[in-house]
Amino acid sequence: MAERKQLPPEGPDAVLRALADPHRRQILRLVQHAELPAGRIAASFTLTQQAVSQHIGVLRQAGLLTERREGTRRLYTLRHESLQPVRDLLSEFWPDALGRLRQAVETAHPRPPERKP
Amino acid sequence: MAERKQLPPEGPDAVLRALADPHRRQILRLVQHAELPAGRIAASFTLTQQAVSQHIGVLRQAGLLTERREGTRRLYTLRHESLQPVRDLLSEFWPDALGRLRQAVETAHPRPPERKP
DNA sequence: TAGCTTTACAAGCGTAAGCTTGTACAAGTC
DNA sequence: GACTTGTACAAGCTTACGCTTGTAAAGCTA
Repeated sequence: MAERKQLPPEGPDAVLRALADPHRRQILRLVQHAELPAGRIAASFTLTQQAVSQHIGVLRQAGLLTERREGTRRLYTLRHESLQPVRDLLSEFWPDALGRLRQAVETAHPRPPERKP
Repeated sequence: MAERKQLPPEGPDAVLRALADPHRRQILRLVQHAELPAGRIAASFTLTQQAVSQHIGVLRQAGLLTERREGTRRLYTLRHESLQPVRDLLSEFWPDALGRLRQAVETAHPRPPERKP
């Protein structure tokens, strides 16, 4: 059997951990609408290029970024869907935050069979 | 001047970091509806009482728990509002997750002045 | 080919996180 | 008072994190 020393966290852990750093949130802000190369991302920090590359790695491993290679450059952009664990967490622990809205919607549209079986 | 060596993280960082641990999320599940004493929380883990106490400390410092003392016991419960940073983050990076619902609501109720000034 | 650009990989350092054991302290019970 | 219960504080250990410097690899360009 393979000895797994310490494989990276998965699921909600990875996403939440990745988001718990201000530098990384700033990176997400940069790429949430535009697709940017690593270099341009790094240029907007006072950190070294390598440090930013590591942050990008964390975000990528958490599934928060998509990578597209173009020549020597790597272009990154936010994968919104990967925030699903955050949404789930919110709806679990603060149902009002989403639920009140949902309820209002369902009240307004009295046929809500919009749920998967 | 006071020397601040490394004061604990504040705002979104503290909340997200606190939530990024499965043990702590489990604690929140336990106290999200019921107010429980530290001992009963600790009893549902295989960790030591002290370890759980430390997790509670992290959650408390992040503002996620309220503490009420009753005799020698300390009763904890979830402070839902403290999840606001998570909600903010979600609405910043995944506006659809909340916004689509909001939009539907506003379409259905064409005058929604339900916002604080 | 050589040289340049863009980016990641690697090693090392200091600090923080998460855990354990040991202890202290406050509040009830006898 | 002495004992028990409920809980936090403290020290110490191991591992992870965030950063730096150094280097290598992949792709352009001349």
